Amino acid sequence: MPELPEVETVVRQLRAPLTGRTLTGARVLWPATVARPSPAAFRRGLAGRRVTGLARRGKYFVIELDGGRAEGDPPGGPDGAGGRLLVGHLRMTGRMSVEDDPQPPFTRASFALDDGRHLVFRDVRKFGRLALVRRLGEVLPPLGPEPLGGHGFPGLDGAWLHAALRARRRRLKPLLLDQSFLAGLGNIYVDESLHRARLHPLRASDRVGRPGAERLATAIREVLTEAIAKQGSSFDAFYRTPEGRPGDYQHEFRVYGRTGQPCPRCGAAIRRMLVGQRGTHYCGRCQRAPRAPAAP
DNA sequence: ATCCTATCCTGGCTGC
DNA sequence: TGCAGCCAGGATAGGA
Repeated sequence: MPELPEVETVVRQLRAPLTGRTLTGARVLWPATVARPSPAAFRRGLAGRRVTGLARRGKYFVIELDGGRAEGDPPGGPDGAGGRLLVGHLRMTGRMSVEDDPQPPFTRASFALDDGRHLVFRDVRKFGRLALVRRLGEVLPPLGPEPLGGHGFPGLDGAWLHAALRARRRRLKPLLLDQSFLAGLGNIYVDESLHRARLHPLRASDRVGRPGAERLATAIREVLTEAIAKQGSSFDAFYRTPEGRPGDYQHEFRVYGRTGQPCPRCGAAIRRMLVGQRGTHYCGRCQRAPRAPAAP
């Protein structure tokens, strides 16, 4: 599913075809896709805007638009400043790409560009969301730091992580999935990071020592960096890069989706269990179980 | 404070 | 072979 590396790949690959382009029109085919404002205001607010840049915060992508007038706006834009942000979340099956076809299968929203092509948002399961806002804070929930830095954050480091883990008392797996704790990790990269750090998914966060926190911080940075270099992970029919290719990081998985296969580190069979309703993959030998599993 | 469940969706898989 | 039923999975809301 699209997590930080997949969204980063989308942002990087959309920069070239989108930057400098003007949105000449917008279509919304599944109204629930537009989180805010209303679908009508969304369409109106985007028409005539030029893309000035793209960014990512956690699993959200951000398309930055200039203050070009939209129909009905006073000169300089609706607020005088005119800055606008098209913010989106791909959730599980969302895809964002520039296409010649304005409406490929499963298109939920489509934006005409001034070069005759179309920025297309596709989403089989309809969980993805788009929003048009002036400031990120209008639509983003509270998000933890960026593991690889950016948005004013340094990269994740062991000292900070150790303190943050001790300030909570939660099982590591759900805590690392919590976007308000750390932004960008999803089910795949949490499992991969915990395995690299040799930490059990049920370990209580406040019982991770400084060495464990250091290993975890390093593991998270490495896993995300390597996954970005491979353009993300594709293990089903869903995630594709904007260029239409599957990612390559699924070939590097050490535990995710490898139930029953040997752990690359110790050879023991990889196990799968449910933690907080999430499929969780781990090595029972080199990720030692906590003495008394945290919480009921 | 933390956990658990339901909800939103639908393609794909499982089992009969 | 056909089909009903189940499941995954990010985020969130509401209840325990």
